[in-house]
Amino acid sequence: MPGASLTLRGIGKQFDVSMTPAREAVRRLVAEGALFLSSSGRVSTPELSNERIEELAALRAMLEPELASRALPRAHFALIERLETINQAVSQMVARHDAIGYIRMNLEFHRTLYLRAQAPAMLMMTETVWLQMGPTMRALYGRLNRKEPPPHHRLILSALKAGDEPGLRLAVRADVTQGLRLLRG
Amino acid sequence: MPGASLTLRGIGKQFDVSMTPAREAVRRLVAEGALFLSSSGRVSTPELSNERIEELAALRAMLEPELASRALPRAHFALIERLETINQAVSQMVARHDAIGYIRMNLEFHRTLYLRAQAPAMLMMTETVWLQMGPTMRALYGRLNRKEPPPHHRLILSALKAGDEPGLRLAVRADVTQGLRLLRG
DNA sequence: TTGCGGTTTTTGTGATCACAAACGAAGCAT
DNA sequence: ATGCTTCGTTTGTGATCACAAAAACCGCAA
Repeated sequence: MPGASLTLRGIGKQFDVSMTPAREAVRRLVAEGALFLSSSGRVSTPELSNERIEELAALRAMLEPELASRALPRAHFALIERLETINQAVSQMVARHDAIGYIRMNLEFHRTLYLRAQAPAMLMMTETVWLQMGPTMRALYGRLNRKEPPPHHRLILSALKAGDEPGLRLAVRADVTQGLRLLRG
Repeated sequence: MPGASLTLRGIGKQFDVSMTPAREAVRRLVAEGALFLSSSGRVSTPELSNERIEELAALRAMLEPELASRALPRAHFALIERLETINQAVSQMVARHDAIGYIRMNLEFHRTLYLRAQAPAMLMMTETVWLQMGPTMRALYGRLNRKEPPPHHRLILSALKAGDEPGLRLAVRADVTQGLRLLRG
């Protein structure tokens, strides 16, 4: 949960290692912005302000349409088929109210598409943004129980099939910003 | 230099600490993409391929105009004056062929502007991109000896003074992509 | 009940060590 | 000369420890 605090010894015990590897993992996640490091060295999951959430949404809205656009020329039928399979899994997660599974599958959908962009640095930055929103997304998607799968995924898929680059950019941007609109407290 | 290898014990000795803090610092820089971690755990500065350089340039071209645009409404005279001072320092570095000082001052110019954007996550991603290009920039700017200060800084300053948002975006994008065009080997 | 000292426990930090894997150099064979 | 093997050295990893700072706890007083 956002704001939950972590201890090196606790993590170490949880994974049956000493403090040293736990420390490394934690500090890496801090460097990526996925965990918050207090001035006294204590570590906790971040509680994002509304401004921060909107900033991260703006980053996604810049990065992800570009990744999708770069993936478009390389998106052959096998990829689109795989995306449709993942999208069905997303719908299943919505149906069974599995918030964590929903987030996982939703990001899997996006990552599978973006991998085709052959832009590793861009993809890594995008995943860093996702990581920063992780605890917040989990808390809020768990709270509200949706009935419908994300509507823009179908738009993304049809734009991919049609080779419609502006439409794809729009669909991705809409998917990203619509999902994040729910997080505004 | 790009490709130079680093050892934990070496860094520790250099800064009069043990391996432990050296390891943490190195792993953080690896997480940020500033250092390269081989599969065997060895660490070195990265050697960027041309594709990677263009990708990082594309990231700068997306992020930095947005940051400048967000800073524009808050850019008062004191800030512009400070930017002009920094820009003079940039020119001095060019004049005395100080590649490191030039890179430092050039980024200082950009960071000073972007700080006004009140967008810490965006600024951090941008600085991460800078960090990834660090060794490569240093190697290449040291090699070629320029005579002229960066021409687009003046354009940025006049767009700031005029409150010209599209012009500012264009000037920033041009400054970023022009600087990076020199790095294409 | 609430606020405040003082004590105890928890927690991160940095150092050191043993160990295994990877590297590099030297020697040998072709 | 070149490629391969071998052996000594370097290097990262994870564990453990001492220490200091911070947090949590407890009891007491207003």
